[in-house]
Amino acid sequence: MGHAEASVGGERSGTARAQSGVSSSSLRRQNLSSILTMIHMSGPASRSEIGAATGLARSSVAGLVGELETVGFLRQTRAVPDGRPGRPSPVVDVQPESAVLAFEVEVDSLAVAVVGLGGRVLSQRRADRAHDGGSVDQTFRDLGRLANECQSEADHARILAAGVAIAGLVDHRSGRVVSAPNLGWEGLDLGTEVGSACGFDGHIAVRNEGELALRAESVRGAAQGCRDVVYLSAKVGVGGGILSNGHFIVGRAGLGGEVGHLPVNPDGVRCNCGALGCFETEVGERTLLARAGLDPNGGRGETAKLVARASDGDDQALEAFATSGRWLGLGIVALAHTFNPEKVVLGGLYRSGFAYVVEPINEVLAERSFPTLDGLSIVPSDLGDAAPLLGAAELAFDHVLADPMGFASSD
Amino acid sequence: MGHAEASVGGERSGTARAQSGVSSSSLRRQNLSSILTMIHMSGPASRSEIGAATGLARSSVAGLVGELETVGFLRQTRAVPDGRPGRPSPVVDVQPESAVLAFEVEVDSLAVAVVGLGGRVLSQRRADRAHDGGSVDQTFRDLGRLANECQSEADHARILAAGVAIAGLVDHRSGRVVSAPNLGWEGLDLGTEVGSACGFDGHIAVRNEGELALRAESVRGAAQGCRDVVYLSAKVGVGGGILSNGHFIVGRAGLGGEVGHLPVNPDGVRCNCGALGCFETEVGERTLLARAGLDPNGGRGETAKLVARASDGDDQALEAFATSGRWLGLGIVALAHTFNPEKVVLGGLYRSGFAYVVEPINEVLAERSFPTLDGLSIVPSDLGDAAPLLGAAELAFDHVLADPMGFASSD
DNA sequence: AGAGGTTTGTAGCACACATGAACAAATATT
DNA sequence: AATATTTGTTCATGTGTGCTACAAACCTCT
Repeated sequence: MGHAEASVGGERSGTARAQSGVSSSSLRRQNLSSILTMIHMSGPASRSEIGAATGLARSSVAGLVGELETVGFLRQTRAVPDGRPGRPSPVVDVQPESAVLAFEVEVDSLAVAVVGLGGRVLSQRRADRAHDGGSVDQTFRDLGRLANECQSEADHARILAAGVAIAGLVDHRSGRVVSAPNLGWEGLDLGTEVGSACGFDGHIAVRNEGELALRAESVRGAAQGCRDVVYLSAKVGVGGGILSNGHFIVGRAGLGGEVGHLPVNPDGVRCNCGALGCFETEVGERTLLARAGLDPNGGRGETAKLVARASDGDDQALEAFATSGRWLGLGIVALAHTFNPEKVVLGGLYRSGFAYVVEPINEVLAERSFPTLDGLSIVPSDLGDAAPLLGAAELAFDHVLADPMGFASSD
Repeated sequence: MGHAEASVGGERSGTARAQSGVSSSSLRRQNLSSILTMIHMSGPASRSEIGAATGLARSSVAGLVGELETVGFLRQTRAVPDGRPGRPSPVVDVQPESAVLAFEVEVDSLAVAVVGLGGRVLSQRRADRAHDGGSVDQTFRDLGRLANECQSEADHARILAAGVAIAGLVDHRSGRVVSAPNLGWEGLDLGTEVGSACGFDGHIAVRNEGELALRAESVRGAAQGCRDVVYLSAKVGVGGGILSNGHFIVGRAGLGGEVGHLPVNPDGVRCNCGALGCFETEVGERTLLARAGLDPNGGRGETAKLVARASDGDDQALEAFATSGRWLGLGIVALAHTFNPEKVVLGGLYRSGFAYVVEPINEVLAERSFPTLDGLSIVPSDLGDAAPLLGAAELAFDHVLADPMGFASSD
């Protein structure tokens, strides 16, 4: 529950004070937010359940739900007897027509989706992206086209906000891409560009795909209900996201959770970041393929082959996974000591190869008996490749959920 | 500046729902908390400044400040003309008689202080602790005695809450010491023990000294006003604390920020945690002394000698610091990639030797040009050895500041 | 020295919101 | 069919903040 971060904390910076004083209106905003967030995250609930969960009085819940229904976020279905005594309570559910636009910019693909409240995907499109990337303009034209197709398919949806996942570093205070080496982008105002590409003029939030994949996993995936989670995903690069006590680690310039360049092996290979033995060089796709005797730059085809070989019991493939698993374990140890998480979720390459890395990882953990590692479980990603896109949707929803009436329709 | 964390988030766990609904009374609690927190953190302010900072109306501020004055937290001094036009606003300041008890349990010393609102130290006592530790009972007898002396000296103080800093791992949900190897403690219910030792039956919070030192630095020290800070302190062990977006990293069981056992050197020395090349073994006191050709177990005397030699330009001492500095830099890189902090504050050994490690650290950072490292500044601790004790006081104040009326006096 | 402008404190009223009690409605149980 | 239980609805109530006058205290300009 509850990582609808207070928008105040994240947005303001510098001189402007916190404006920490609250008045009656923010009280109602908070209660509307609580109820809508609860239904969005946990699914339909009866009005009495809402009351129990929030601690609000019956009459208050009625008023709040009624308002959220009027503006198109919730709907109430007729009460159905459930076998228990007492008058049945109407069931409250989302109106999935209230939706957001989600974008994903990967190295080799682009994706757009319209996602309704409650997390239902109303429409979705994915397109390949040329490996050389093509021009930046071409990318935005493609995104705009995909967005139009998605909106046509989900033509009854009302778009409230938008979120963008990108394989690169984002200063999310400004929405600017600080650096996306694998895309060849730098200093791009991605939010604005995406907005004009698809003709959406509402709020567009931009984040790193690692954080967004974790967002998705923590709302509807492998880390559901967890407040302390580390997410690691290896493709060409190694990305990640961190949820600590229900808050996403963002950092001063929004560059937190960049675990790809953790130094794990001072004697390792030189990374293009200038250092030796980065996490990325030890456990990334290229190194893994090279260890298995496959083409390091082979991309999806080669990784599929690698997984197939491991599944067939090929020793070299299994050993390659095991070696990566041990380095992965070392990185996990570092992260576990700093965050003391409940779970580590593995995505990308190590989701497909989860069976072949989980034991080496657990061996590394077992070698070190330290309280921060107690009860730590390593699990594979639940949502897989869909995670960043779904996370972008959840990011967009965060703004809506934090202040529903700010996005209310007039009808 | 707002790391009076909402007590709700930290305390509840498991099945009990968030009770996210809020009512008028919590509204007032929040506003009282905002004002008191502001004065406690930032010092005296005029009533109109309070209004500007919180966004509350003049009449609301008057009522809130009046209530906080009645119950003994604030006081208003007569308005003084300041040269600007308009009626002068009364200056609001804390009543330092409202105070907390702060405890510190170090390997070689014990300390107690009475600290008033606003951070004024009203009384303070420190005593050596036998290196073998003596019996646990003896430690608590000593703490009780020091506490009594402190309370006698500050006899007009009204103790509201207490905080304990300990050189060990604490599950702060329960207040239990999970493991304090350097003290030889395990599974001790420290909060309860300290309470009965000094006859205080209010709320006693217990945390690791690293987090608490950072708390102090972030409120009144080298990291004042920063929302993203990493604190590293090396003594015998290496401890630390992390503040990310204004929230202290605590982890699932409260064991977050345990940076001492970050793996930095797979070819390093074996650590008593079972691993090779922990941060602690590479940059801790013993290794540093050994590198300088001094007695690794010499304690304070030897470290003082080391600093003196470095100050005299002794090559071996300087080289020892430089080597540690490079490993320190590597650890800082790891932490900076994950947190993207604004500052890294160095305490303990590397505060005294700051001048001799800062350059090697910055060289390591410079070798890696990565956006997460941009603008990162390495600074020495401001509060030094006093930090953990002052941080324990701030921890205790957190509870008071979050709900002032819950600690109100009747007079 | 006095008038006018500016900022702030104070008091009273208005407004927004959540609450709780009382009653009605819908279901299960006996 | 009667009773118990749970919930929706309505309305009066209480709490808390905001706003508008008006008074007080200060500065500046003439």
